[in-house]
Order: sequence, then C-alpha cells, then structure tokens
Amino acid sequence: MSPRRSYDQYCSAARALDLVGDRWTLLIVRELLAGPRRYTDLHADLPGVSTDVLASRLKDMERDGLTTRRRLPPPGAAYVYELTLRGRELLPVLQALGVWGESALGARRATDAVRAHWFALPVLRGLEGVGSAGLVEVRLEEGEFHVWVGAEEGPVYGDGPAPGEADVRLTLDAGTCGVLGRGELGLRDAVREGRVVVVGEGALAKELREG
Amino acid sequence: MSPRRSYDQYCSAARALDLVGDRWTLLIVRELLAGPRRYTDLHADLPGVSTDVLASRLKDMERDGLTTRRRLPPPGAAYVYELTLRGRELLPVLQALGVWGESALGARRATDAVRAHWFALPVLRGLEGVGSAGLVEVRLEEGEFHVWVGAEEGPVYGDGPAPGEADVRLTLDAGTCGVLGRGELGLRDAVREGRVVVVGEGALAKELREG
DNA sequence: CGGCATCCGTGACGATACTG
DNA sequence: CAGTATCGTCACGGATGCCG
Repeated sequence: MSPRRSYDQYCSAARALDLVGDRWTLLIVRELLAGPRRYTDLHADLPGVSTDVLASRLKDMERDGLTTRRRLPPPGAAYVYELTLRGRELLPVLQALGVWGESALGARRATDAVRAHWFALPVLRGLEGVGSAGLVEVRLEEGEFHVWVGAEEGPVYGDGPAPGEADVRLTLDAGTCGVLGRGELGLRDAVREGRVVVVGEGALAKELREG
Repeated sequence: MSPRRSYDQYCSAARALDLVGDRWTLLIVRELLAGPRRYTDLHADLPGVSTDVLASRLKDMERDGLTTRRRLPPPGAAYVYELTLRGRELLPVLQALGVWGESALGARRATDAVRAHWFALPVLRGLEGVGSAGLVEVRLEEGEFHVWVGAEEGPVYGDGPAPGEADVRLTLDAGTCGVLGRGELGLRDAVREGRVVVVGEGALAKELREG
C-alpha cells in the first residue's frame, strides 16, 4: 500500500496530495477518465511504469475510493478498473495541470510517447462554454478519440472512434490542440479560423460552426 | 538537481507533473504564494521536509523558472525566494487540488500542523466573482492572514495582519473556510448567513455585505 | 544564526523474471 | 492476462557539520 507518508498538514491541498501526489497516480486517473481499462491496457498506455508500482497504485486508489475493480462478463472475462464519482472529480485538477503544462510542452521530443486521447484535455478546454451536449469524435494525425460533452456520469472521453453514432466529427492537428489548451482560442474561434473541420448536423455541430 | 525522471509523454499534464510533481514542490509553491520567504521560514512552515530536499527543490524550481532568489537589502540581509509570474500561474492547480481535497479534510488530526495562511485558498475561492479589488485581512482562531483580491502581480496572499491599511477585515472560523472551499457557499452567502463578520467601508466591503 | 552540504538508514521506484 | 517476486538503484527523511 502507500501513502503512509502523509504531509500531516491541516490543509486541503496537502490532503489532496496525500491521496494523489504519488508518482503515476494522476496519470492513472487521466487514463481512467477515458473509461474502464484493463491492467494490461493501463500498463501499455503508461510507458515507464513498473508492474508492481501500477498494481500498488491501483490498490491504493481503490482503498481511497477513487476507483473500483469490476469483472467483465464473459466472453473476455477480465478485470477492469474504473473511476468512481470521486475519482472523476479529479478532472479539474488534471485540467489545471494541463493548462499550465501546455506552455511547457513545446515540440515532441524523440523520447516522448504519444496517445491520441491525451489530447482530450485540451480539446475539452476548447469545448468549455458549449451549451449543447453530445458525443464528439476527434481525428488527429496521432489517432482518434472521442469526447462526451456535457455528460453527467460515465467516462469523460475515450480512445478510438466514437462507440456508436457521433453527433460531431472534428478534424484538427496537435498544434491546434495546444492553442485550445492554452486558451488562446475557443473551439468555435478555431473553427472560424479554419483550424478545425466540423462534420455533423445536430445542435452541437451547428453551435460549433455558427456559435 | 532533479526531475531527471521525466514521464516522457507528449501530454501537457504529464509535462506539468515533470516540473511540479515531485514531493513537496507544490507545497513550496503554496508557501511562496504568500510572498517572498527565506529558506528558514519555508523550512519552518513545511514541517517534515528535510533540509537537503528543500534546498534541492528550490534549485530545481529556480532552474525551471518557477522562482527567483533575491538578496534582501541590509539590515537583515538574507536571501528570499519568490515566485515568478510562471510560478504564480500555478495558483489554479493548487485551487483545484484544494477544492478536491476539501472533502477529504475532515477534522484536524493530532499530528496535523496548521498555519493560518493555508486557509487562504478556500477564502480565495469564496471571493471568486467579487468585482472590487482590495486588500482583505482575515482573522481565524488559528491566526491572521491577508489576501489581495484582484491583484495582477505580487503575492496573492500573505501571513499575518495586512501590511498597511486593509480595505476589509473578515472574521470567520475554519469550518466556514471549509464550506467556502467546497463551494457550498460563496463568501457573500456566508456573510448573509452570519458566518462571516465584515468590517470596512470601501467598495469591497459594501459588495461583500450587500452583494 | 541562517543557509545550506554531507552522511546514512529506510523506503519508494524501475526493470526483469516468473507464476496462477 | 494479471499480476507477484526479486533485486539494484535512487529519492527521501533525520541528524550533523560547516561556513559565511
């Protein structure tokens, strides 16, 4: 187990760091915001984490009420880890880190891993203030992911194409994600500047195109 | 030095954690948001941090552009550490952590240290949306601190009584800070419920009383 | 005395190997 | 597939010492 090492400070930020301040914990949350994942998937999308540390973090997070472990029904019966509501409430923390870190991101280094859904945080920021709800499919050079806008529960985003009919499909590049993440443009501004291509007919698509 | 241990992920949140994810770093930022501090003051308000780790973090943070080291003019010539603009931009990260951690704070434990200015984060949240700017002095059982509302530069809050004439003086207790930090009430609501006593005559005081 | 640097014991971490 | 076991290394916490 772990955070036996508490900061022992009567301060809400310090208490939060007692729970999620350990190495890898917040990145595991970032992965699980994409929906339920198996151990092996987590290990594959967190290059560098060792198997024992990953197992230990998942135990701690379950103990602390951030995640639950569930057995998938056969066929393909396996355990999946998913965030509790409490765990999903860490989204603003990751958003704040992402906004701040966007300035330090720069160009991709040779040693950097990339996954398409890691761009969901900046795209979500670009979608702030959008009134309509819906399922958005996003296409980047680096791959595809999807985002649930205005969802009250369930995953916030996910890897791969949208599961089912998407309300909007967006095509953009990583640089535009950076612009959105730094807040220099909202998504509707980026559409207006031609940096994002919008495909779709519903209210959400209309709002993004005309908003 | 340190973060030689990068996550090596092309993701803004991971990059942020490369810079501020080490143990103690964000708590040092929390301390420095209270204005320039000497090494010894930092060590005193961060119980548990070892001297070498504190020195190492301060070096890393200076190298990474989060802090600067400045020599105070005599008398009392000493080095003080203070946040750069880039470092102050971490306030939203600490706010998000504080909001999330507020639910886990509970009652004070016997082993918990307390400092009055650690309550500045929840009070700042309560002040969100306040239009007027000014210097606010806050009195708690645990001590006194002050907050600059709407300041563009300089420290965000500070320990002890306000340096100079405060525009407002607030008296409240730690429980009310928790309510503000969780966002259950805004400061004006808390005033209306009689949980905060407001003293002062300027625009800021009027807004808090009458808002 | 404030501001670190050094030394040391413990535990967290990362890589690999192995098992139900 | 989902971890556990083992092991070397490094980061951390505590104490002490040095130097202006």
